[in-house]
Amino acid sequence: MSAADRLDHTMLALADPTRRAILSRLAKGEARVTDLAAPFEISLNSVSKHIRILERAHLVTRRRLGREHFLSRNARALDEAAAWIDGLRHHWNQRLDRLERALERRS
Amino acid sequence: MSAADRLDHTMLALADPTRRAILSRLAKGEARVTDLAAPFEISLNSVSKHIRILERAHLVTRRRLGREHFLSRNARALDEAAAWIDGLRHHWNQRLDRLERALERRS
DNA sequence: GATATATTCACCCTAAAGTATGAATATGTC
DNA sequence: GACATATTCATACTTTAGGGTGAATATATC
Repeated sequence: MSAADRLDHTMLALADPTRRAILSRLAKGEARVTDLAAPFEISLNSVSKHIRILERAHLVTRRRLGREHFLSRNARALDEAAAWIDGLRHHWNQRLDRLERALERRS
Repeated sequence: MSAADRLDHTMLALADPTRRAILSRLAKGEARVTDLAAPFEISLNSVSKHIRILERAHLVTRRRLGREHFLSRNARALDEAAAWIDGLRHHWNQRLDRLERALERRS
């Protein structure tokens, strides 16, 4: 899978408030599907689907212990997304810097 | 519109390679819809819709001059997205730091 | 074995994304 | 006015997201 495909999945995974809340919750450490679902009014099934989207983006990883599935955070994909956005921000700013320097030379 | 809604729109807008390419292109400065569409094989109409999604996310702004529409980048939304991701990354890392310190105290 | 718990699988539905085509609108040029 | 250019509007189609319900699977407990 290409870097572009990975970014597609990561950004899409981040484009939902339930999934962002799940990621925040995982800062506290591993949690079961039921634990992650508790704060929300949606069905366990829906949460399970959100988790699958987070897994596809490699934002979380799963560890099975008996009948319980423990989810934990995975920093790699988040780092990639942050790197892409920061790269674009710097790209945009560099252009602005060049414009400013050009304007200074004319004045 | 809430901050969560804005993040939804921004992240979704960033979850497509065509739109990310358009944003990169805009680092070079303003461009018309036709200019932005040139590198892609999809129809002008499709590009127009992608631009609308970027506008909804406030990632680009539009300036009309006669029959031409000039699009330019808008840093604010990108800054918000970067801030959210960095906030989560630090949140995750702080937790890891605390775990490490706790392990050190036990050893 | 019987029952309860944790999670997913298999569908179904609705809304939206993503693409396309052709018409409409607005503006520029001759 | 006639014609070309730039962009959007209207519509249609396919795919996917996001939610639901109920059945199935796997595991734990009695």
